[in-house]
Amino acid sequence: MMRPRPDLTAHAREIAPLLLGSLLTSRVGGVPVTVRITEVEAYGGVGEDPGSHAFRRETPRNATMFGPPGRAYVYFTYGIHWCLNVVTGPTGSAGAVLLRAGEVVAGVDVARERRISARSDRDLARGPARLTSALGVTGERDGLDLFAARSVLRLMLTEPASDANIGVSARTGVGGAGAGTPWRFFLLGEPSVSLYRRASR
DNA sequence: GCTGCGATTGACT
DNA sequence: GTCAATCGCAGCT
Repeated sequence: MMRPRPDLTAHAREIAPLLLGSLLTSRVGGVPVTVRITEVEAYGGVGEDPGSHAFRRETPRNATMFGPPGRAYVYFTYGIHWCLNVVTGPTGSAGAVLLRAGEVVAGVDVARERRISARSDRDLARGPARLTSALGVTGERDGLDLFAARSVLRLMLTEPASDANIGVSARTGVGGAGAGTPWRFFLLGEPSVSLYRRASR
């Protein structure tokens, strides 16, 4: 079955809500694990969004954000965790959508093995670093094309959720000048949506 | 070269 | 609710 490559050239804040409900499948390790995305955050480009890694300029770390849309931008944080973004906007605009949480809909057994500390299945991918952990995604996958036929990480867009089912809030964990932007989107009533935490520090 | 801190999580009170 | 873990990056000297 042919699946067209979606147009992700709009601004990250336009793309972000469209990714809600989409299916992300990882074949890392051989056994597929699929997560249905329930929470995302948009990040802007150079000089636009103080909360974005791309705010200052292109660096070796954020280089993938400056590449073409549809790729995976994976970064390491807090000395332990990996987080996964979908690059959006025209090439060079450096927009991205952080995948913050999802519901594991296939490969639950494998996800449980990777997330031994999870108290329940809804915690398997509830949180950006938990999501990458459940999928077995690390920095090795940075720059991967999420829509290439043979990618070990593939994103499949579904019918967009209706506005009535989408919640909006300020971004989690983003302080300072970028704190006010309502660029966090989530599916209402989903238990896998991470608890909102106010930006601190 | 040195320092501060982060798009977080999990353990603990 | 609070807090430590842990290390690469970015910014500055």
